[in-house]
Amino acid sequence: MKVRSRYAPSPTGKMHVGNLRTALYEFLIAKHAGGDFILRIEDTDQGRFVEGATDIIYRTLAEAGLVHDEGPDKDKGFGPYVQSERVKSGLYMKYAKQLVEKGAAYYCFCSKERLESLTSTVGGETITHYDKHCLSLSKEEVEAKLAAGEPFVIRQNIPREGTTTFTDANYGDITIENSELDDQILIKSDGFPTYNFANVIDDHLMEISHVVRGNEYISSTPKYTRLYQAFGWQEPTYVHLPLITNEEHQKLSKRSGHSSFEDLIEQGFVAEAIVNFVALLGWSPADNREILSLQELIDEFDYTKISKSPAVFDMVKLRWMNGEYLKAMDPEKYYPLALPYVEKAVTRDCDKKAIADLVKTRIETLCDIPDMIDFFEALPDYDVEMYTHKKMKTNSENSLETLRELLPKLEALDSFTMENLPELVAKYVEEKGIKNGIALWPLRTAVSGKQMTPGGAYEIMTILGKEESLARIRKGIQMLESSCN
RNA sequence: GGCGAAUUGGUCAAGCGGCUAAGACGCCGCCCUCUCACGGCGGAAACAAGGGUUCGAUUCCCUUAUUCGUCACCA
Repeated sequence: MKVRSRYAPSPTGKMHVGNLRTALYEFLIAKHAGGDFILRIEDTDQGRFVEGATDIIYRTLAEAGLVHDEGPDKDKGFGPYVQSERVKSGLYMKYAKQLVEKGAAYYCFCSKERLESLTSTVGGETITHYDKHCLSLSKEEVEAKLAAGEPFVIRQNIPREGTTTFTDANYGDITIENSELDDQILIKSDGFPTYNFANVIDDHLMEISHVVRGNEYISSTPKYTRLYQAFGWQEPTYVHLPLITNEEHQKLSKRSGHSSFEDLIEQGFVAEAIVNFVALLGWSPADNREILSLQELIDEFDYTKISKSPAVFDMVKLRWMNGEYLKAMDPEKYYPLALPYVEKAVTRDCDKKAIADLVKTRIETLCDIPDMIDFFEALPDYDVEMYTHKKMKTNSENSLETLRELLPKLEALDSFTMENLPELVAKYVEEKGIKNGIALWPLRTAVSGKQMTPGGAYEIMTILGKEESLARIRKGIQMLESSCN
């Protein structure tokens, strides 16, 4: 049987990282087995539909590299792939009625008020357990109510006795008492199927072999099992995933700031790193590698090796991983990503690519760039004390001496390059018999006005150009002169 | 509250009856070095608790604790 997995999101907003991982695992299961990855839009809740949310799903999947083989935009004969469109054909209602025929489901005409009288409060939560009131309606009574146009729902008929067992590829067999299961609604009063029902029907009709979903569905899975059994259909392989939490071991919320793929991109992370990181939240390859491309993930992925316990989404480690991706990235790919951030801080005419290069091994996210390079734009106000560095063995006096002696030599250069600058300074250092740091520390300080900079004096001066560099050095000499007197 | 699941260093995570209990992030130290970073080397740091089973339990069973999930005309 061909492996067919599906990602079935509800278009309600940005793509949560938990959903991203679900989609990724679905994708990996399919691709690892040479199967198909299907995208299905589950928009059965008209009230929660968010305009544009479907576009976000398409865009996110594309950016993450999770290319679907079938979906609303690629019908391979199992369409439509949007549930609201499927509703129109009366398909869900047809299957619901089949269940009614079999006695596995029944019409319910209970009013909201009656339902509310059935609720009880336990541990601060209000819970409802339907009492099968309408199950006792005779066929004639049902027909009469239907004919009278009374609003109705169709509920699943679950016996009060016995147990139901399903098998999860990850958690093994899970058995639940039928009495714990509510007679859930299959068809809502607006004629739409509930998620739980539409899911079963569509997975079967689309011949889905593997269903990956969050842990929170485990308790309702026995209801699915009963549905499959009532229809006489074969159940797919279930793969339930442990929760992803924040540092406080709480569910990731929008407030965490990093709950969605989009948020992370905005925070300067690259798609590949996010995918890589998310893949490792709950799974690890046999050889324990940590940096894996999408193709390597496909090759290595084994859904039977998924962790059962929740994982904390560790931003610190994501930052590290993102840094690894940035460092290893091809220049052609890196520049378009980095340049906009360089230009946020530096508008003057200079080699922006050289600045991007400087910063490449020093950043963890693209957003780190601007703060690191602002001194290229304008020399910041700095303290003369900065020239004094005990490890470099520099102080105001010898710094002033260095700058004064180097200035005319630098002025004599036609232009500054990564060749002539080191050559000139090396010669000077040798003649004076001093250590590199004695000359380079004051130079770098004068030219940057900063304690720490990406790159050294040569790189900075080359980018700044002769004129600006000399102006900054003269400024430094001035500052040192007035402090020495 | 019922039901279900989980529990290896701060975090991710190997382990699947016998190991000095991997590795990674982070942290600390050293080296490299014109600063910062990169890179290299080293260090501190863990099997929730109690009972069994067994010659032997991190690994199997039970109990307890803790955490999480779930009990909708939401997915």
